Amino acid sequence: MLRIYNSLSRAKETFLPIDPPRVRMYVCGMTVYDFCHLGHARVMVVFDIVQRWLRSSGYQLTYVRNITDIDDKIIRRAVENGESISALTQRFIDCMDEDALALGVQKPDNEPRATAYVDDMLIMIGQLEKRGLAYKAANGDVNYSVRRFPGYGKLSGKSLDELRAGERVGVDTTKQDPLDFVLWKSAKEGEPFWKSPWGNGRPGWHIECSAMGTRLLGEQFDIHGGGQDLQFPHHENEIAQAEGAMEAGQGKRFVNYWMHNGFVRVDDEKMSKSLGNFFTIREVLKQFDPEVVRFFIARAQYRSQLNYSDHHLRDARASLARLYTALKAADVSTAGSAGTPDWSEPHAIRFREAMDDDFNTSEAIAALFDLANELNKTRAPAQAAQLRALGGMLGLLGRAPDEYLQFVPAAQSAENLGLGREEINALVAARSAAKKARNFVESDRIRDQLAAAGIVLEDTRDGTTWRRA
RNA sequence: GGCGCGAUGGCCGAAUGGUUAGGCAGGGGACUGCAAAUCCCCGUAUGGGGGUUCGAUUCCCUCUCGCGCCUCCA
Repeated sequence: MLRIYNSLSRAKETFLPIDPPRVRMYVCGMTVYDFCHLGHARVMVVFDIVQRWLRSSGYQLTYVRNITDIDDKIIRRAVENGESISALTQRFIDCMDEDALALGVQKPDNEPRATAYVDDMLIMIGQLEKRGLAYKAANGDVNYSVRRFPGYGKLSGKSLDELRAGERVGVDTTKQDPLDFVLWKSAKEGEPFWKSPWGNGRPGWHIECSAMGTRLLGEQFDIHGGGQDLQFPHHENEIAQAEGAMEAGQGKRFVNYWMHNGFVRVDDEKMSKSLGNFFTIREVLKQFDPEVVRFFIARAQYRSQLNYSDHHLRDARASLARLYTALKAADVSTAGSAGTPDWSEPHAIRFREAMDDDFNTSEAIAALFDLANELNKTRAPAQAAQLRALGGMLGLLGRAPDEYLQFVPAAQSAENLGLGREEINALVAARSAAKKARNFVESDRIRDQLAAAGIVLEDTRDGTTWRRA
């Protein structure tokens, strides 16, 4: 039985879908005006793991992750670049897809772009206006009147009076209440706009997700995810919009389970674009195997904070090498053919219990290491297959071991003293010959030469293999 | 200022009212020509102070420290 920590109740709850075995999940995706950073990588990987686990648990999942392709920053960036908005957003959507692919993130079932759902947003704004929850301000913007929505603050645990609006933000005097947020922004000179009953303009950010979510998944759905920073105000506003737009008196819940992943941090500070301390995914992938990045994310509980540093990624790389080393010793033939785990086997039982406990990937991975330890002793192909299959549940261990163990990051390829695979193999063969002739001075010389190039040799009964240090 | 989260060994990171996962790093042994890998064995941890309890790292209170949200943010 799957249990999920629900941000709404701040407790783990048994997961009961609205319409089993169907499950509908929406995750807030990216605003596409720049490259994705590691914070984005975490959202994508975390919910990719959630997605995989729901499906492998037998649920028929519909997974939606949106793309925000119209907003202030996009407009500004396009102007700066002298580039059209659509060219800019398409360019970064392509980059995002590349990054996601590298990290082993499967495509969601639907990736709606905000600009394609403006009609739905307008309908929802109209419903809100009809129910007295929206009003047009003096500056032409249409705002949401938070004081008129009784449940406002239930997700973030904030009360309107506690929010003390204006403390950190200049108060917008056209709003009835400083906490009111914009649903429809009236068009400014030179900005893209859509026609609406309230005049030309474009949607506010929050309405996008409510409109796309309800349009694609229904008025109510099971899971809504995103980064912790979206809990307030974004998700709070989504609830206010979606529930506020429902038929009066329904009292239905927009979303039953809210999931928020913790931040990625750098030097104990949140990694974010506004702080400027972010590392883009592609930057990191010049230094590290993408599977290392995925493993780094997966080995921590998704709600915890995750500190990024080269040291931690190197630690993750060494750790994952242990699993691949075990696979290599036992079996290389099952690469890429991760099958279904044998769920009756003890490690799989432990793995499943861990995953069912709010996606406890740390504990699930611990089961993988215990299995690897046994595999190192037995070398049994069935255990190797089981290790691969369980790793596959997390999107890990899908490659041939040598592909991982001999991986050279782009940033290091130039520093490898010009040693290509053929030269390495030739040196390994030369060393083996010297070793066989018991010329250990020569064989050790070659081994030292390779070590200087970052290559470690391993002698086995079947011959010598190599890996990257 | 308001609200919330957190503090576990050298590092990372789970869990738990009684024996504290797993990984990295480290020490010893086996194996090896020597190594590497692997196997076996082994240190060091629950921030401070109260309380509840037979027993607290776990529950409660408090203090200290750190972080997050209260503006755009994954």
